[in-house]
Amino acid sequence: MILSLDPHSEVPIYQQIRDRVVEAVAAGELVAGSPLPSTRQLATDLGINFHTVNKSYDLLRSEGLLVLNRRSGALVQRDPGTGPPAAGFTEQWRTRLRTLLAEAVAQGVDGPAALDACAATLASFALPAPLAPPAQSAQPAQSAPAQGETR
Amino acid sequence: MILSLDPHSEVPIYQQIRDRVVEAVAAGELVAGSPLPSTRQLATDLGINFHTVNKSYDLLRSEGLLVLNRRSGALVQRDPGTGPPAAGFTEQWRTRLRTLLAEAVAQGVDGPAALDACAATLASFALPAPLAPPAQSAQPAQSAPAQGETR
Amino acid sequence: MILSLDPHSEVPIYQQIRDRVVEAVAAGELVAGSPLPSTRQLATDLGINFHTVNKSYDLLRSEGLLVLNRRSGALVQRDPGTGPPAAGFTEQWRTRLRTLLAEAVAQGVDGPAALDACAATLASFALPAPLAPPAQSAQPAQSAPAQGETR
Amino acid sequence: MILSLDPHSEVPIYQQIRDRVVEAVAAGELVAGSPLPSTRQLATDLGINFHTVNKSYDLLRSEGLLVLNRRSGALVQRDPGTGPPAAGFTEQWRTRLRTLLAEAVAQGVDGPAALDACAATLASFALPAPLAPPAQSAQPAQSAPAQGETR
DNA sequence: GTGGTCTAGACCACC
DNA sequence: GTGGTCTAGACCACA
Repeated sequence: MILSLDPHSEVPIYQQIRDRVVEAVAAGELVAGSPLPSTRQLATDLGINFHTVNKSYDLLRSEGLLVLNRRSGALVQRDPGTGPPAAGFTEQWRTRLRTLLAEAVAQGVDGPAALDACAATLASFALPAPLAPPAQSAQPAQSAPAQGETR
Repeated sequence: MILSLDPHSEVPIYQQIRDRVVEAVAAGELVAGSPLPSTRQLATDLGINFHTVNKSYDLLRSEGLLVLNRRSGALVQRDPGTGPPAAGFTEQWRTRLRTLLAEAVAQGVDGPAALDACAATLASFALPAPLAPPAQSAQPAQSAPAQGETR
Repeated sequence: MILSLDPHSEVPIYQQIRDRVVEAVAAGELVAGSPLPSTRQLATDLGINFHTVNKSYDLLRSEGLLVLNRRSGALVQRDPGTGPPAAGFTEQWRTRLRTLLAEAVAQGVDGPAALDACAATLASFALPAPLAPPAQSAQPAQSAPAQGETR
Repeated sequence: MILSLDPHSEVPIYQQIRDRVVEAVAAGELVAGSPLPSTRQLATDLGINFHTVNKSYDLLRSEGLLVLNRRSGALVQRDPGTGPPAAGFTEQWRTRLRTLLAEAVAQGVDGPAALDACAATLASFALPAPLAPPAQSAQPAQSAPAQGETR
């Protein structure tokens, strides 16, 4: 679990951590049962306050992606494509998607180009194969990770 | 220009206003030259302080979507699909897109469904649809220069 | 970071602050990573309202010169001569330059004298000069992509 | 005297008029004694309020570029390169020049390129020849006038 | 402690 | 009438 933060980003650190975990789950790099580092461990690794990591994990738990307990630490709970999205999630997600796409269109990205970007990103999630089969992944990870979140 | 806000939302009011305007521009409901209500007018209509509207308009101006002056009030400056996405815009937009799509995938939306959502949203922008006849135009895609802003 | 304002000037206070910062960046007194005083700190130092400083910093951020966040405060983002002048910047800058030079010529400054003034000012930016030794560097000339054009 | 305004510019109309006149004087298109249209005439030509033109002329008069009287209307008073700049002009002009150049440098324009721009602009003022001698002017008038002023 | 948001009221510049 | 500037005070989110 490599996790790089941008300390100068406008995106809160706890949000950046959360975003990276979500992306790792979507990409299949983290699957149900995968352990995450302890809050204190990750905090020292990243050179940040452990309360911040705590907040990230708590957020992920509230989104149903993590289970936390004293014994086993933090474990990923969901796999990509598993189960139905929680009630109400889809609507608010679509709203945010609409805003994000509108932004691109308004700035001059044309429709097909925007759709291509969506397809490419989704494709990068589709065939992850963490470390089980040989994995014939065509174009796995986008480069340039930074300051995510749609706000 | 109907514009509804959620006063309880996490997202700041000025941001919500900005988002609605961006969507309206993307959807072609607002085109270059379209006037927006005056800051004070919109503020009273929405029951908020005029400084908040001011901030929205200022943000939109910095994104190159609005021109403001004391004579003609606030006017939309860009058309959807017009001009090049300003340098640097595309990268940070893709990062945000990746995070947003990851969120859906992680929550159990499968790839094709997510892509459908993107396509549907983009299609809803493709139609000009101010209130003229249906018009089957596939995609606008002007050429034209511009003068964006990376923010 | 000494910063003197003229409260009786026509130019808004927030604009004066912004101008001083821009000049300091151009002169190399502020480089990427340099911290600026906190908004409230600078406000009390200058005897003005913190919202006014806020607006200055916000403007500088929108110009890509500053990054702001709750952790590290305000940090300079660009170095002089670094990166490309954003699309559209050069044209509107040239227009303003033309007006300013015309003003001098119309007031009786002759061409060579005006050009000398430009050269002298630019030379004063060329020296890094934070407060290290004199350093006889003639001109820095970073990478800087094209954009020449005499029109 | 063609004089095009941008009604959507952020620059006040009276300022735009003033800027165009200053540039015409610098370029030698207007010389001492040249008449300007009457305020009412110019106002109707431009489709604006005559008070606005009045303000422009008044500003130009206060800058010593125009003389106004009831009989002869508005007459240009100065030639480019004529006489010394009024006391105090040079200092405040240099301040504005410094700010303008700093802006370019901070945005990534390198020193030589900026100086070239200055030289080119000044050269365009140098050889005007309004309509007296045959005029061998190589490149008299810039095109694209718009939204001037250094603020 | 930092920056960010929202409210509020005053005054100014422009047209 | 419009937008713009400045002041002021309150509260929140982040670290």
